This record gives sequence, structure tokens and C-alpha cells, in this order.
Amino acid sequence: MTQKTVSDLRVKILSALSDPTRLELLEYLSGGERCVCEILPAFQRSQSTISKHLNILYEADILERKVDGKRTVYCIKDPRVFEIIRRVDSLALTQISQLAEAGKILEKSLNNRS
Amino acid sequence: MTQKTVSDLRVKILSALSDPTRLELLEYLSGGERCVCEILPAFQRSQSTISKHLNILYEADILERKVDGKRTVYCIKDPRVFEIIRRVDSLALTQISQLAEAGKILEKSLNNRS
DNA sequence: TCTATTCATCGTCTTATGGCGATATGTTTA
DNA sequence: TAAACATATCGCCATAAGACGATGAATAGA
Repeated sequence: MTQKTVSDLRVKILSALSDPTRLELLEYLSGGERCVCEILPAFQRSQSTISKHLNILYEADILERKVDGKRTVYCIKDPRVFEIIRRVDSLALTQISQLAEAGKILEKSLNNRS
Repeated sequence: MTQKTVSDLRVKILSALSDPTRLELLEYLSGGERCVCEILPAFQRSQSTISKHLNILYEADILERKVDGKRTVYCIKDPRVFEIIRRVDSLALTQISQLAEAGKILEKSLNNRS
């Protein structure tokens, strides 16, 4: 039995989330389940690349997969994944505003110097 | 000006979080600020490796750094990073329990088959 | 000023990751 | 059963990432 610890799984989940294409895939799937043939035209990546990304999300237990005839349909397994992403976005937004703040202060001191 | 979008930053944050050593570093720093010479003996990694990991967390704006004499002190910049990690853990725990559930069902059906 | 301490950075190696085209597999449809 | 379709997988390449020891730069103390 391949004993999986929470530590292993969380690294796997976070790794799966740390790619721009995969984050876009999740956003795309937030609208509901989609088969690969719907997903493909929405992304400027080769079929093999998209398939690989979907599989990484599936292996991380983030996506669910069901085969329906000759189609394969993917969907979000647990919507809490979006809560995680939203919290990360929130952190990122704070970082951006702090950067902007620092920029203003720098600008001001440069003006005063002249 | 290197324009940073939220998308760029969130990938950077998530990438920084997707490594077991760095997650351990964050846990270690959850107890408060620590200088590198305190951190080092707590980890079985070379000094250069730890330094690099700390820098990745710093570059992702997750850690703050202040130089104090010949020491460098690191601390958590925004405690919300732990909320993110806790949510990921929560997802991971759900996955584990679902795995355990599936295991039981499989076991049962194997017993019935005999 | 010489030495020790603390830490970052460099160079190198090995492995992981993302990308693609080509091929394989399974499923409908003709 | 052959052809067409939908996906997964393979093999390859290029780049990124993690690890380490060695070196460099700054500070503190003798």
C-alpha cells in the first residue's frame, strides 16, 4: 500500500496548482463539466499537452474524470479548490498594492531630492 | 517597470509553496522570526540549499528579511499564508478519507467474492 | 588588522517539468 | 470491418529546479 501522508498530498495539490495553464483549466471548468474536445479549442496548446495537464490535475485528485462513449468528461471534484485559489489571489493583490505603495514613496523622495 | 499581474504572482506564490522543505520552513517560522543560524540545525540540508529555499520564499513575498549585524532574520510576512496551507491540508484530508472509504468498499467486495 | 562567523551566490550535477509530434487505444459510424 | 473520431501515452528536446561544495562579502571580535 502506497501510504500517502497529508504532507505528500498537499505538496502534490500545490504542485498541480502551480502552473498557469492548469489554473486556466480550472477556471474553465468552474462553469461545469466539459469534455476534452470542448476544452481543446479554448486553449492554444497541443492536444497532448492539454491531456497531460488534465491528467496532472486528475492525479492530484482535483479533477474527476468520466468516460462517456468516445468522450472523456472532466469536472471539478471539490469546489474548495477555488477557495484556495481565491485566498492566493487575495495575498497576491495585497502584494501588488504594497508594491504600488512603495513605488509612490520612492517617487516622492526622488522628487524631493531635486 | 516589470508589470506583475495577479496571475503571475499567484503562480509564483503557489510554486513557492509546492515544495516540502519550504513548507517545513514556513511551519518552523510560524513560531516567530528566526535567523538562518537557528534554522540551519533544524533541517538536514546544506546551508546553501536552505539559503536558496529561503530566498525563493522571500522572492515570492511570503517571507520578510532583515539583516541584523552578521545575522539575517526571516519571518512570515502575512499570516494568511497559513490559511492557504490549512485549506490545502483540509482538501488533502478529505482525499485520504475518501481513499480509505474506497479501500473498505473494495475489501468488502473481495470478501463477498470468495 | 587578522580571524572567525554568518550568510548569499556561483558552478555543477542530476532530475523534474512543460512542450510537441507521432503513435496507440478504444469507440462510434458508415 | 473499415474509417473517423476522441484521448491517452510515448519519445524526444529544452529549460527549470533541487541538491551540494566552494567561494565571496560583510560584520564582529580579538
